[in-house]
Amino acid sequence: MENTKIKIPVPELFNKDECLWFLSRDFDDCMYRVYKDRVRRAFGEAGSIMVVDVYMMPDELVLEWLNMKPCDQDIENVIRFVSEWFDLETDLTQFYSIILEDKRIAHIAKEYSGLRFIGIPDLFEALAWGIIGQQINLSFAYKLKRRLVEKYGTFTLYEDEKYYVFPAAEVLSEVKTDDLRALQFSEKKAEYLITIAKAFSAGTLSRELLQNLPDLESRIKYLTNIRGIGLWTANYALMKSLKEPSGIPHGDAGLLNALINHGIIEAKNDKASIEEFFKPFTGWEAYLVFYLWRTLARPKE
DNA sequence: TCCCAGGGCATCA
DNA sequence: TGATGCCATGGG
Repeated sequence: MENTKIKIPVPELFNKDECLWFLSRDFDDCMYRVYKDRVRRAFGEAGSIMVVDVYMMPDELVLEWLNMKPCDQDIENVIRFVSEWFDLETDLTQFYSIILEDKRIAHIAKEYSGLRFIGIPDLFEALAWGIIGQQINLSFAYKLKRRLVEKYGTFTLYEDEKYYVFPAAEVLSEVKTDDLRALQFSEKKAEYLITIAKAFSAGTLSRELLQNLPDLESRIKYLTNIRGIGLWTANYALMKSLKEPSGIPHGDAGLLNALINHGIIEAKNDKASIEEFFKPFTGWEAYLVFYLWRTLARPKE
């Protein structure tokens, strides 16, 4: 029996190599595996986990279901997920023209042309990842995430490899802080993570709930009222998951370093210069941050 | 050893 | 509102 394959068109400014490179950059992400021209990961939830290859072609993506034959709903769900994951709906033309107006960063429009904003479509995962990543170096953060996913996530086996889906909020809401301390989470980080798991599980926090709020400011306010979610985490999750275009993770260590590297600020507390720098990028702030993060990575080989 | 890392919170003025 | 100290642990 032939595997199911579905083609998805990509936008005009789409650079498959940049996107694949970002996925496989310096870190070991446990949610997918990257190969030369494709990325393989699990979709769905416990009980019906699909393993799908996403082939990155210059002018289209090809989805191939490896372990099962999907129904129409499965196909629709994966297409939507992939579209959000690689931000396939945004026209980047205006973004690049604004970048070119600022000589300090003009190079990023050319060097990374066609790099899409790589998202985290699942809001719970985005918030959990934000909390995990607070104030620790990224390689350690990825280790913590792997321990969490391998202990509490669900997997399916394909060709002797495990493909995990992120732990459900219902599962993590039952976990105790000592369980996470054993994975080397700090006491507070464990407490924050369990708190948001309980909020999702109880329905007091959800994607729909945030989307029904009128604007970015009210979404940030809603999120930062939750213990463990500050300004940085709220903005990070909103930009990575809800594709909030104007999200800026204020105070982000990497962002500040990128701004220093580009001569935009000299001191990390120079809020006025940062605000001035972002001014022309209304509606593109999140993309700009994402591209500035890109400048921090080691050069491509 | 020291400083930093994709922060957040409590405390204090 | 803003500054300061603390938490917690790996990496350079």
